[in-house]
Amino acid sequence: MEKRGGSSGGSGSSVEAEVRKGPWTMEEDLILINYIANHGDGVWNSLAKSAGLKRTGKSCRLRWLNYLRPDVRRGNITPEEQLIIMELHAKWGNRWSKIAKHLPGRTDNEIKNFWRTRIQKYIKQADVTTTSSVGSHQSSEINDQAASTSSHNVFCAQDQAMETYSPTTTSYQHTNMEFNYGGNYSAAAVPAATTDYPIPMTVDDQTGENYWGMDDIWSSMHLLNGN
DNA sequence: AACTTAATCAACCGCAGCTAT
DNA sequence: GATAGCTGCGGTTGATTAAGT
Repeated sequence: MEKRGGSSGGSGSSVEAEVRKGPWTMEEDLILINYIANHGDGVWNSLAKSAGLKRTGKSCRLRWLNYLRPDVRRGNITPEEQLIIMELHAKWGNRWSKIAKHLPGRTDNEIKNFWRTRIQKYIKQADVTTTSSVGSHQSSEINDQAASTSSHNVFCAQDQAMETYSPTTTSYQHTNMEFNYGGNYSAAAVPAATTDYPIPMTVDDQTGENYWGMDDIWSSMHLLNGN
């Protein structure tokens, strides 16, 4: 028995080696990117071992798919994408990966987060206003399925309000295709990364802050490979 | 300036399904 | 058919940052 979860999951594919958890460091990212560039992805458990990462295969897969893949687009979900998300969610419910397949470059995790943090919140607010006027609806708790079935009505009825929460007007911490290590990595991880990896940084025009973009990461990887 | 609350996102966990043995 | 391993999915949580008081 015990074929589920445990063996493959975060909790221990092996006993002998300690498994790292928590935020990925830049070093780990580079190792993973480098390894996949040379060997391809898949067979994540053995990949994690072969690459020398103290991570579960599951964790490596997640990191790659949600963050490191070169074609991942992050932040700034467009109104068109919002519309697609809402339509597909109304059709399929919480089938995030299925929905993500229709949004090139978007991950199921990002869509899920987007739904839960923006749309659900919005529906919740809309629900409060409608129920307060209608009266007897006591559920302030938003259930996903209810959200999906009501979303069409809610959004069709309140397009204007949608505009106000649209990510195009909502500031994102992360801009497209770049990840700001100062912002995304634990404080402990950053100094080591900055000293250990002399990777050219991109300078933000507006803030003047330095950050590593995806391009920087990839170019540094090529350097490491001697390309 | 200090503190609190809200918002956002990355990552973990558990479960289910598939495939190989 | 039973078992074991792996992958993928969806839900949830913790950390960090931003906004408000």
